Amino acid sequence: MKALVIEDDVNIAELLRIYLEKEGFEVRLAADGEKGVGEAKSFSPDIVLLDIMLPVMDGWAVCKSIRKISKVPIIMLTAKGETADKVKGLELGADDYMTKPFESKELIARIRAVLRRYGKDAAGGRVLEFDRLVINMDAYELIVDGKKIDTPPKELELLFHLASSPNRVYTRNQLLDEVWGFDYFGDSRTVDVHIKRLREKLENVSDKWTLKTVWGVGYKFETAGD
Amino acid sequence: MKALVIEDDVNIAELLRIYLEKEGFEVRLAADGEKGVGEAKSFSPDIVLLDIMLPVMDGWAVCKSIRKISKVPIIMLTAKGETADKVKGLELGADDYMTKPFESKELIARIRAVLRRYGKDAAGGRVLEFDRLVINMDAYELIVDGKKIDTPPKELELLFHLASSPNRVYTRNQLLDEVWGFDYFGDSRTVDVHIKRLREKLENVSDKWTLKTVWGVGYKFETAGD
DNA sequence: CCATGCGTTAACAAAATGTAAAAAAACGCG
DNA sequence: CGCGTTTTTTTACATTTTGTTAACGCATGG
Repeated sequence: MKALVIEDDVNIAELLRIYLEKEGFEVRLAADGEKGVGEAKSFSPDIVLLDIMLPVMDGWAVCKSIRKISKVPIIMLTAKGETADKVKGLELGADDYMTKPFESKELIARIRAVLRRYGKDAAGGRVLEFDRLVINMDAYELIVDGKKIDTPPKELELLFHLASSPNRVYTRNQLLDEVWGFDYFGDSRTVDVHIKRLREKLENVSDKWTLKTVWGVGYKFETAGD
Repeated sequence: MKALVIEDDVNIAELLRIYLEKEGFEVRLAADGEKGVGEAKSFSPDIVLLDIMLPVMDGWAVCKSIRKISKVPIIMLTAKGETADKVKGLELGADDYMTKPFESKELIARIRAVLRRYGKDAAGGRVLEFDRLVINMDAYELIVDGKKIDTPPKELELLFHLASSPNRVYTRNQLLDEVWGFDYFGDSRTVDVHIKRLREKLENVSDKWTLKTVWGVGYKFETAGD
């Protein structure tokens, strides 16, 4: 799965590269619009991330040019507050729209969503199923016995993260970094509270899995069969 | 599996060496940035731990230099409170971030996580198996005949440590240093109590191994067949 | 048979977690 | 923009679990 990033700010471009490579993408960077269009031809990416503010040829023009030669999904990147541009971008053939500064999770989620619309999803890990339980991060839904359970986003993200690697222990700080974000600065007891609320929602659902405390270490999503 | 530590404070560097060697890493230390970059080339480590505050060339510069020549995973080490720097570090190509003072558990967990992302996880080392017994430090589980035995962390860590080097004798003070931590000051009889409780849990499980007292010296995890 | 080291137990202290409720922040809506 | 609502975070306290110490008696070795 290949991703092309068209972005003149090196720091942001490299940050995107890190996020994407962690997700298993092969990444190529282009620092201006012309190069970007060129790479769109020769590299034939599966997805394009395109900054609006570019030197020489702006994002809109690049978007138009790429659309002439390819149906590759395009996600536009823009500075905060320019909401009006959204419509313009979508008219020109962009598939989604993201505001800087963005979070890795958000970005990845959108990329997955766009790719799915194109039927190209990368071996999706966005939906997990366990006995009587479904965690669907595409719809942000928690489902028990086919019945939706109203769950706030953070709780769901935490559960999803733990359930992504069953039986593996995560420390509170790990969870804060990986679910809340690297730059989050807060009390690690916050995790406890979310765990408690998840347990309330999930108690007595199944004996094949459970949210377990590993005393002195952290939490894990424990499965029986494994 | 090789680890490079770039850190000017000798105490911290040596502490890291102990932690890492305990986990089976081959460790090399570099006291400043230049040497660090040099070692990154010649030693070709599997992971780099990099302090931000370094004399001559600071951590950011070192990170950048290493990134030019290698894709080796880098974990940045920093003093507490400098949260903003997290983003900077990640932009420059670091893979994770740790705040001093750190705990051995946390550090090891993060290293494992980063290596896992790179698909290089040292599978060996975290899970030990002996006749009818499994010690799994990823899940913090002690398993006898496929059945989990509830075990407090310290006990499990002690057992794991002893079983990591079967038939090797450890003195109580060694165990206190290596399991409890070099900065622990307490009665060495504490070890006895933990050993006793482990023996309770493990008695009559197998005749192929045993927790043996070496009179006047300490303890060892003795195996028969080996 | 004495001095020392070890096993064992129980009680205590310390640390980590569970829980509930309040405060703060984010969100949706008119 | 201000309001009420929901979500998230913090705080404080109760509870549980674990770690440590101290005491006593047995085992070991000289």
